[in-house]
Amino acid sequence: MNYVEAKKEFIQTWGTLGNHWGTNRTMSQIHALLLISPDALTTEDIMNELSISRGNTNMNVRDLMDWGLVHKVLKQGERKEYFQAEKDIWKVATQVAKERKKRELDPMIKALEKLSALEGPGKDKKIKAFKNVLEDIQEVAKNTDKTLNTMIKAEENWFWSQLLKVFK
Amino acid sequence: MNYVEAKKEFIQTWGTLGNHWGTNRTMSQIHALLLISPDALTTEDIMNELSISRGNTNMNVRDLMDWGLVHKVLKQGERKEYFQAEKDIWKVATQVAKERKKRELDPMIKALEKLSALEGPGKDKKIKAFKNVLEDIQEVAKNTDKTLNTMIKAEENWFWSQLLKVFK
DNA sequence: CCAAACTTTCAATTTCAATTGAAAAATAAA
DNA sequence: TTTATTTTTCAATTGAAATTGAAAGTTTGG
Repeated sequence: MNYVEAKKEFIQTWGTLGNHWGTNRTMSQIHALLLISPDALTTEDIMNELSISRGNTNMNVRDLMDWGLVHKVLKQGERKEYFQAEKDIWKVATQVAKERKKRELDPMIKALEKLSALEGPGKDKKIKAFKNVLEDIQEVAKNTDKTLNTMIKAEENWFWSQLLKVFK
Repeated sequence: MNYVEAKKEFIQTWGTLGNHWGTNRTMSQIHALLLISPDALTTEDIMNELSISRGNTNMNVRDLMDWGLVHKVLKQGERKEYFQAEKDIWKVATQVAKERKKRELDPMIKALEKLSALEGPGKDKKIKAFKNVLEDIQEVAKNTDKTLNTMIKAEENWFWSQLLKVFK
Protein backbone atom coordinates (compact mmCIF):
# COMPACT_ATOMS: atom_id res chain seq x y z
CA MET A 1 0.00 0.00 0.00
CA ASN A 2 1.42 3.37 -0.93
CA TYR A 3 0.98 6.75 0.70
CA VAL A 4 -2.02 7.80 -1.37
CA GLU A 5 -3.90 4.60 -0.63
CA ALA A 6 -3.00 4.62 3.05
CA LYS A 7 -4.09 8.23 3.35
CA LYS A 8 -7.41 7.48 1.69
CA GLU A 9 -7.99 4.56 4.00
CA PHE A 10 -7.01 6.49 7.08
CA ILE A 11 -9.45 9.28 6.25
CA GLN A 12 -12.14 6.71 5.57
CA THR A 13 -11.51 4.87 8.84
CA TRP A 14 -11.35 7.99 10.94
CA GLY A 15 -14.57 9.17 9.33
CA THR A 16 -16.41 5.98 10.21
CA LEU A 17 -15.17 6.19 13.76
CA GLY A 18 -16.27 9.79 13.99
CA ASN A 19 -19.88 8.66 13.86
CA HIS A 20 -19.36 7.02 17.22
CA TRP A 21 -17.84 10.07 18.87
CA GLY A 22 -20.64 12.51 18.26
CA THR A 23 -18.92 14.13 15.31
CA ASN A 24 -20.32 13.37 11.89
CA ARG A 25 -18.51 11.52 9.15
CA THR A 26 -17.41 14.53 7.14
CA MET A 27 -16.23 16.38 10.20
CA SER A 28 -13.98 13.49 11.15
CA GLN A 29 -12.71 13.12 7.61
CA ILE A 30 -11.63 16.73 7.58
CA HIS A 31 -10.06 16.16 10.96
CA ALA A 32 -8.17 13.15 9.65
CA LEU A 33 -6.96 15.07 6.62
CA LEU A 34 -5.69 17.93 8.75
CA LEU A 35 -4.09 15.58 11.26
CA ILE A 36 -1.81 14.07 8.66
CA SER A 37 -1.10 17.27 6.76
CA PRO A 38 2.26 18.70 7.75
CA ASP A 39 1.05 22.14 6.66
CA ALA A 40 -2.14 24.06 7.26
CA LEU A 41 -4.77 23.78 4.51
CA THR A 42 -7.29 26.17 3.00
CA THR A 43 -10.99 25.56 2.50
CA GLU A 44 -10.27 24.93 -1.17
CA ASP A 45 -7.62 22.34 -0.38
CA ILE A 46 -10.09 20.49 1.81
CA MET A 47 -12.87 20.71 -0.77
CA ASN A 48 -10.60 19.25 -3.42
CA GLU A 49 -9.06 16.53 -1.29
CA LEU A 50 -12.38 15.24 -0.02
CA SER A 51 -14.62 16.21 -2.95
CA ILE A 52 -17.13 18.05 -0.82
CA SER A 53 -18.88 21.36 -1.25
CA ARG A 54 -17.75 24.70 0.07
CA GLY A 55 -20.71 25.00 2.44
CA ASN A 56 -20.12 21.59 3.89
CA THR A 57 -16.43 22.29 4.36
CA ASN A 58 -17.08 25.60 6.03
CA MET A 59 -19.63 24.26 8.51
CA ASN A 60 -17.58 21.28 9.52
CA VAL A 61 -14.35 23.23 9.91
CA ARG A 62 -16.20 25.60 12.18
CA ASP A 63 -17.55 22.66 14.19
CA LEU A 64 -14.02 21.28 14.49
CA MET A 65 -12.92 24.63 15.83
CA ASP A 66 -15.81 24.59 18.32
CA TRP A 67 -14.56 21.22 19.50
CA GLY A 68 -11.10 22.73 19.89
CA LEU A 69 -9.58 20.21 17.49
CA VAL A 70 -8.62 22.61 14.72
CA HIS A 71 -7.25 26.13 14.71
CA LYS A 72 -7.25 28.95 12.23
CA VAL A 73 -3.83 29.98 10.97
CA LEU A 74 -3.23 33.30 9.23
CA LYS A 75 -0.36 33.61 6.82
CA GLN A 76 1.69 36.72 6.20
CA GLY A 77 0.24 38.75 3.36
CA GLU A 78 -2.40 36.13 2.48
CA ARG A 79 -6.05 36.74 2.70
CA LYS A 80 -7.17 33.14 2.80
CA GLU A 81 -7.65 31.33 6.08
CA TYR A 82 -5.57 28.24 6.71
CA PHE A 83 -6.56 25.44 9.06
CA GLN A 84 -4.35 23.29 11.20
CA ALA A 85 -5.24 20.38 13.46
CA GLU A 86 -4.10 20.02 17.03
CA LYS A 87 -1.35 17.44 16.65
CA ASP A 88 -0.89 16.33 20.24
CA ILE A 89 -3.15 13.29 20.28
CA TRP A 90 -3.42 13.24 24.06
CA LYS A 91 -4.72 16.75 23.90
CA VAL A 92 -7.14 15.68 21.18
CA ALA A 93 -8.41 12.86 23.36
CA THR A 94 -8.84 15.16 26.35
CA GLN A 95 -10.59 17.72 24.23
CA VAL A 96 -13.01 15.14 22.90
CA ALA A 97 -13.68 13.82 26.40
CA LYS A 98 -14.31 17.34 27.61
CA GLU A 99 -16.72 18.19 24.83
CA ARG A 100 -18.59 14.93 25.10
CA LYS A 101 -18.96 15.41 28.81
CA LYS A 102 -20.39 18.85 28.17
CA ARG A 103 -22.74 17.64 25.46
CA GLU A 104 -23.85 14.31 26.88
CA LEU A 105 -23.16 13.73 30.55
CA ASP A 106 -23.90 17.20 31.88
CA PRO A 107 -27.35 17.42 30.27
CA MET A 108 -28.13 13.92 31.49
CA ILE A 109 -27.27 14.82 35.06
CA LYS A 110 -29.45 17.90 34.83
CA ALA A 111 -32.37 15.95 33.39
CA LEU A 112 -32.11 13.33 36.10
CA GLU A 113 -32.03 15.95 38.83
CA LYS A 114 -35.16 17.53 37.46
CA LEU A 115 -36.93 14.18 37.34
CA SER A 116 -35.94 12.95 40.76
CA ALA A 117 -36.80 16.24 42.44
CA LEU A 118 -40.38 16.01 41.29
CA GLU A 119 -41.62 12.82 42.86
CA GLY A 120 -43.15 12.56 46.29
CA PRO A 121 -42.92 9.45 48.47
CA GLY A 122 -43.98 6.47 46.39
CA LYS A 123 -46.16 3.74 47.72
CA ASP A 124 -46.86 2.16 44.38
CA LYS A 125 -44.59 -0.59 43.09
CA LYS A 126 -44.15 1.26 39.80
CA ILE A 127 -43.16 4.49 41.48
CA LYS A 128 -40.73 2.74 43.75
CA ALA A 129 -39.06 1.03 40.80
CA PHE A 130 -38.88 4.32 38.94
CA LYS A 131 -37.28 6.15 41.83
CA ASN A 132 -34.79 3.35 42.34
CA VAL A 133 -33.67 3.47 38.74
CA LEU A 134 -33.32 7.24 38.85
CA GLU A 135 -31.19 7.08 41.98
CA ASP A 136 -28.96 4.37 40.60
CA ILE A 137 -28.45 6.15 37.32
CA GLN A 138 -27.62 9.34 39.14
CA GLU A 139 -25.04 7.54 41.17
CA VAL A 140 -23.34 6.13 38.08
CA ALA A 141 -23.57 9.44 36.26
CA LYS A 142 -22.00 11.36 39.11
CA ASN A 143 -19.19 8.87 39.44
CA THR A 144 -18.49 9.08 35.76
CA ASP A 145 -18.51 12.84 36.00
CA LYS A 146 -15.99 12.79 38.82
CA THR A 147 -13.71 10.39 36.98
CA LEU A 148 -13.79 12.44 33.81
CA ASN A 149 -13.08 15.63 35.69
CA THR A 150 -10.09 14.03 37.31
CA MET A 151 -8.77 12.82 33.99
CA ILE A 152 -9.28 16.14 32.30
CA LYS A 153 -7.63 18.03 35.12
CA ALA A 154 -4.68 15.64 35.20
CA GLU A 155 -4.20 16.04 31.49
CA GLU A 156 -4.43 19.81 31.71
CA ASN A 157 -1.85 19.94 34.47
CA TRP A 158 0.40 17.75 32.45
CA PHE A 159 -0.03 20.01 29.46
CA TRP A 160 0.83 23.16 31.38
CA SER A 161 3.77 21.54 33.09
CA GLN A 162 5.12 20.53 29.68
CA LEU A 163 4.60 24.03 28.41
CA LEU A 164 6.45 25.48 31.39
CA LYS A 165 9.44 23.29 30.67
CA VAL A 166 9.85 25.02 27.34
CA PHE A 167 10.32 28.36 29.05
CA LYS A 168 12.51 27.13 31.89
CA MET B 1 -45.07 16.31 37.74
CA ASN B 2 -46.87 13.01 38.22
CA TYR B 3 -45.71 9.49 37.48
CA VAL B 4 -47.08 9.37 33.95
CA GLU B 5 -45.40 12.60 32.95
CA ALA B 6 -42.11 11.71 34.61
CA LYS B 7 -42.12 8.34 32.92
CA LYS B 8 -42.74 9.91 29.54
CA GLU B 9 -39.94 12.37 30.08
CA PHE B 10 -37.54 9.73 31.32
CA ILE B 11 -38.15 7.60 28.24
CA GLN B 12 -37.71 10.64 26.06
CA THR B 13 -34.47 11.68 27.75
CA TRP B 14 -32.98 8.22 27.74
CA GLY B 15 -33.89 7.91 24.07
CA THR B 16 -32.06 11.10 23.18
CA LEU B 17 -29.02 10.00 25.12
CA GLY B 18 -29.07 6.64 23.39
CA ASN B 19 -28.07 8.32 20.16
CA HIS B 20 -24.74 9.14 21.74
CA TRP B 21 -24.09 5.61 22.92
CA GLY B 22 -24.33 3.84 19.64
CA THR B 23 -27.84 2.58 20.30
CA ASN B 24 -30.63 4.23 18.35
CA ARG B 25 -33.44 6.28 19.79
CA THR B 26 -36.10 3.59 19.81
CA MET B 27 -33.75 1.01 21.24
CA SER B 28 -32.97 3.27 24.17
CA GLN B 29 -36.61 4.12 24.67
CA ILE B 30 -37.46 0.47 24.97
CA HIS B 31 -34.56 0.10 27.33
CA ALA B 32 -35.82 2.99 29.44
CA LEU B 33 -39.32 1.52 29.55
CA LEU B 34 -38.04 -1.86 30.66
CA LEU B 35 -35.68 -0.32 33.21
CA ILE B 36 -38.53 1.30 35.11
CA SER B 37 -41.00 -1.55 34.73
CA PRO B 38 -41.13 -3.65 37.88
CA ASP B 39 -42.37 -6.57 35.80
CA ALA B 40 -41.26 -8.04 32.50
CA LEU B 41 -43.20 -6.83 29.45
CA THR B 42 -44.36 -8.46 26.25
CA THR B 43 -43.82 -7.21 22.72
CA GLU B 44 -47.42 -6.00 22.73
CA ASP B 45 -46.94 -4.04 25.95
CA ILE B 46 -43.94 -2.31 24.44
CA MET B 47 -45.75 -1.59 21.17
CA ASN B 48 -48.62 0.00 23.03
CA GLU B 49 -46.58 1.98 25.52
CA LEU B 50 -44.31 3.49 22.89
CA SER B 51 -46.69 3.46 19.90
CA ILE B 52 -44.32 1.66 17.61
CA SER B 53 -44.79 -1.21 15.18
CA ARG B 54 -44.34 -4.87 15.89
CA GLY B 55 -41.37 -5.17 13.56
CA ASN B 56 -39.60 -2.24 15.10
CA THR B 57 -40.17 -3.56 18.59
CA ASN B 58 -38.92 -6.99 17.68
CA MET B 59 -35.71 -5.78 16.05
CA ASN B 60 -34.80 -3.40 18.81
CA VAL B 61 -35.52 -5.85 21.60
CA ARG B 62 -33.24 -8.30 19.87
CA ASP B 63 -30.55 -5.65 19.61
CA LEU B 64 -30.93 -4.91 23.30
CA MET B 65 -30.45 -8.60 24.00
CA ASP B 66 -27.33 -8.57 21.82
CA TRP B 67 -26.02 -5.73 23.94
CA GLY B 68 -26.76 -7.81 27.04
CA LEU B 69 -29.05 -5.15 28.44
CA VAL B 70 -32.31 -7.08 28.25
CA HIS B 71 -33.18 -10.72 28.87
CA LYS B 72 -35.98 -12.96 27.77
CA VAL B 73 -38.19 -14.26 30.55
CA LEU B 74 -40.51 -17.22 30.08
CA LYS B 75 -43.56 -17.50 32.24
CA GLN B 76 -45.15 -20.73 33.45
CA GLY B 77 -47.81 -21.90 31.02
CA GLU B 78 -47.59 -18.78 28.87
CA ARG B 79 -46.56 -18.84 25.30
CA LYS B 80 -45.61 -15.20 24.95
CA GLU B 81 -42.09 -14.00 25.57
CA TYR B 82 -41.56 -11.46 28.29
CA PHE B 83 -38.65 -9.04 28.40
CA GLN B 84 -36.85 -7.74 31.41
CA ALA B 85 -34.03 -5.21 31.65
CA GLU B 86 -30.87 -5.75 33.61
CA LYS B 87 -31.55 -3.60 36.64
CA ASP B 88 -28.08 -3.31 38.12
CA ILE B 89 -26.99 -0.03 36.59
CA TRP B 90 -23.31 -0.70 37.19
CA LYS B 91 -23.68 -3.85 35.20
CA VAL B 92 -25.47 -1.89 32.50
CA ALA B 93 -22.62 0.59 32.36
CA THR B 94 -20.03 -2.16 32.16
CA GLN B 95 -21.98 -3.94 29.49
CA VAL B 96 -22.22 -0.80 27.40
CA ALA B 97 -18.51 -0.13 27.85
CA LYS B 98 -17.74 -3.68 26.80
CA GLU B 99 -19.90 -3.54 23.70
CA ARG B 100 -18.64 -0.17 22.64
CA LYS B 101 -15.08 -1.32 23.04
CA LYS B 102 -15.88 -4.28 20.84
CA ARG B 103 -17.64 -2.19 18.22
CA GLU B 104 -15.47 0.91 18.18
CA LEU B 105 -12.08 0.62 19.79
CA ASP B 106 -11.15 -2.89 18.69
CA PRO B 107 -11.83 -2.24 14.99
CA MET B 108 -9.91 1.02 15.24
CA ILE B 109 -6.87 -0.72 16.69
CA LYS B 110 -7.02 -3.30 13.94
CA ALA B 111 -7.33 -0.68 11.22
CA LEU B 112 -4.40 1.25 12.61
CA GLU B 113 -2.24 -1.85 12.79
CA LYS B 114 -2.96 -2.62 9.18
CA LEU B 115 -2.11 0.91 8.13
CA SER B 116 1.08 1.26 10.09
CA ALA B 117 2.39 -2.12 8.96
CA LEU B 118 2.22 -1.09 5.35
CA GLU B 119 4.55 1.87 5.17
CA GLY B 120 8.26 1.61 4.55
CA PRO B 121 10.73 4.18 5.86
CA GLY B 122 9.51 7.63 4.91
CA LYS B 123 11.78 10.36 3.66
CA ASP B 124 9.01 12.68 2.59
CA LYS B 125 7.63 15.26 5.04
CA LYS B 126 4.10 14.05 4.34
CA ILE B 127 4.93 10.45 5.01
CA LYS B 128 6.75 11.30 8.20
CA ALA B 129 3.77 13.30 9.45
CA PHE B 130 1.45 10.45 8.56
CA LYS B 131 3.50 7.86 10.38
CA ASN B 132 3.80 10.08 13.42
CA VAL B 133 0.06 10.51 13.66
CA LEU B 134 -0.50 6.78 13.26
CA GLU B 135 1.96 5.99 16.04
CA ASP B 136 0.49 8.54 18.40
CA ILE B 137 -3.05 7.39 17.81
CA GLN B 138 -2.03 3.82 18.37
CA GLU B 139 -0.48 4.74 21.65
CA VAL B 140 -3.64 6.46 22.85
CA ALA B 141 -5.84 3.67 21.55
CA LYS B 142 -3.85 0.99 23.31
CA ASN B 143 -3.86 2.89 26.56
CA THR B 144 -7.58 3.33 26.36
CA ASP B 145 -7.94 -0.34 25.64
CA LYS B 146 -5.91 -1.27 28.69
CA THR B 147 -7.87 1.07 30.92
CA LEU B 148 -11.20 -0.27 29.70
CA ASN B 149 -10.09 -3.85 30.16
CA THR B 150 -9.07 -3.10 33.71
CA MET B 151 -12.40 -1.46 34.44
CA ILE B 152 -14.40 -4.26 32.91
CA LYS B 153 -12.47 -6.92 34.73
CA ALA B 154 -12.77 -5.08 38.03
CA GLU B 155 -16.50 -4.79 37.57
CA GLU B 156 -16.83 -8.43 36.64
CA ASN B 157 -14.91 -9.52 39.70
CA TRP B 158 -17.08 -7.34 41.82
CA PHE B 159 -20.17 -8.83 40.25
CA TRP B 160 -19.10 -12.41 40.88
CA SER B 161 -18.03 -11.66 44.42
CA GLN B 162 -21.44 -10.16 45.08
CA LEU B 163 -23.10 -13.18 43.61
CA LEU B 164 -21.03 -15.50 45.78
CA LYS B 165 -22.15 -13.67 48.89
CA VAL B 166 -25.71 -14.70 48.15
CA PHE B 167 -24.77 -18.36 48.34
CA LYS B 168 -22.48 -18.13 51.34
C1' DC C 1 -50.77 -33.45 11.46
C1' DC C 2 -53.38 -29.19 11.96
C1' DA C 3 -54.50 -24.84 13.60
C1' DA C 4 -53.75 -21.16 16.66
C1' DA C 5 -50.45 -18.22 18.89
C1' DC C 6 -46.64 -15.91 18.49
C1' DT C 7 -42.10 -14.21 16.26
C1' DT C 8 -39.26 -12.81 12.48
C1' DT C 9 -38.28 -10.93 8.06
C1' DC C 10 -38.08 -7.60 4.48
C1' DA C 11 -39.65 -4.57 0.56
C1' DA C 12 -41.74 -0.25 0.55
C1' DT C 13 -42.24 3.99 2.78
C1' DT C 14 -41.26 7.63 5.86
C1' DT C 15 -38.32 10.49 8.49
C1' DC C 16 -34.50 13.09 9.51
C1' DA C 17 -29.88 14.65 8.99
C1' DA C 18 -26.26 15.76 5.80
C1' DT C 19 -25.08 18.11 1.72
C1' DT C 20 -25.19 21.24 -2.05
C1' DG C 21 -24.59 25.53 -4.39
C1' DA C 22 -25.79 29.94 -5.25
C1' DA C 23 -26.77 34.25 -3.06
C1' DA C 24 -25.72 37.33 0.72
C1' DA C 25 -22.54 39.05 3.91
C1' DA C 26 -18.14 40.22 5.43
C1' DT C 27 -13.48 41.72 4.77
C1' DA C 28 -9.58 43.85 2.75
C1' DA C 29 -7.12 46.05 -1.07
C1' DA C 30 -7.18 49.69 -4.56
C1' DT D 1 -16.04 54.33 -2.08
C1' DT D 2 -15.71 50.73 -5.21
C1' DT D 3 -14.10 46.30 -6.42
C1' DA D 4 -12.18 41.85 -5.66
C1' DT D 5 -11.67 38.12 -2.64
C1' DT D 6 -13.15 35.12 0.82
C1' DT D 7 -16.52 33.39 4.19
C1' DT D 8 -21.11 32.37 5.76
C1' DT D 9 -25.83 31.29 5.37
C1' DC D 10 -29.84 28.77 4.07
C1' DA D 11 -33.64 26.87 1.09
C1' DA D 12 -33.78 22.97 -1.67
C1' DT D 13 -32.15 18.43 -2.54
C1' DT D 14 -30.14 14.06 -1.60
C1' DG D 15 -29.18 10.07 0.85
C1' DA D 16 -29.03 7.01 4.73
C1' DA D 17 -31.19 5.02 8.42
C1' DA D 18 -35.44 4.04 10.91
C1' DT D 19 -40.01 2.39 10.63
C1' DT D 20 -44.04 0.06 9.06
C1' DG D 21 -47.05 -3.76 8.23
C1' DA D 22 -48.22 -7.62 6.00
C1' DA D 23 -46.49 -12.04 4.67
C1' DA D 24 -43.62 -15.86 5.86
C1' DG D 25 -41.77 -18.56 9.38
C1' DT D 26 -41.75 -20.95 13.81
C1' DT D 27 -43.46 -23.18 17.84
C1' DT D 28 -46.73 -25.52 20.70
C1' DG D 29 -51.03 -27.62 22.30
C1' DG D 30 -54.72 -30.47 20.88
